[in-house]
Amino acid sequence: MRSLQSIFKALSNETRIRILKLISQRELCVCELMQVLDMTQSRISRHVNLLKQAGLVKDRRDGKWVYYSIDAKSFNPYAKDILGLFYGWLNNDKVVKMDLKNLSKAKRLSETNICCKA
Amino acid sequence: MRSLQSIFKALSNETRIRILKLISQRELCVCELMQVLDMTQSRISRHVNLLKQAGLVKDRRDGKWVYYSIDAKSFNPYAKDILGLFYGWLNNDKVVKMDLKNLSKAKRLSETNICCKA
DNA sequence: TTGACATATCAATATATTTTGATATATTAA
DNA sequence: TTAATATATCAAAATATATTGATATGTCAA
Repeated sequence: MRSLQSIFKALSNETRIRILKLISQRELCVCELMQVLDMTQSRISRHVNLLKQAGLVKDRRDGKWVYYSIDAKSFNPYAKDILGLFYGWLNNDKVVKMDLKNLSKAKRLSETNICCKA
Repeated sequence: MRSLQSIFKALSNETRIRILKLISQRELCVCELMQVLDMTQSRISRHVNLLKQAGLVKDRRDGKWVYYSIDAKSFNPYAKDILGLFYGWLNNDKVVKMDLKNLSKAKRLSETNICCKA
């Protein structure tokens, strides 16, 4: 019950839905999400952490950066079920489309390691 | 986005998950849910209404009673996806099992129309 | 019509979640 | 070691959601 509820809680927030949609494109660091979503670092970090606790995403540290990606082998059995559907959802959503567009711009910055300025 | 979020919001609450699991057994009135869940009428009514607004359940009035059931032809396209998985979820959950057990007792009362005492 | 019953809604309070800004931790490079 | 960068965490304030008890609505039967 708790693990199912944690998935629903995690996805009951628009910011986290947007983050999960972005991460389902490719591995992303917090600073990339900051650029795309135009939100503060602490805000993104908190939301990404809730997705992680629900078992929807996992993280990997690479030097200064922490990369987040979809956790296909989640400890949470419900995560797999939901993620299976999630890929097919919101692909025509206005906000999501704009986010994906902005993600392609953010990409360049992270590649040159000029990621965050704050 | 909003319709997807409303599904997740609706199911981010344990009481509503329990209610949906009960309703997925058969059509139920608020007073039956009151007995099974041992919660006040206004509390049940509110939660059931949130499930309805999300498109997960529909209602039908029959005299004094309003019966709630799964909305298989929901206006909300995401409802179908989630409901499809939902039937397979929580079937071994301790709380859910107890609820289903209590539902079988509550059944008799509603059949004789001695439903609520409050 | 009145009274009883099932449900819905409302206003107030209680509780939970989100956001912000500040500070802490971890890593790297000078 | 120090400075810079990326991320995490914390406490306070803002916002949202849940619960309760009272009242309103709708239906039926006397």
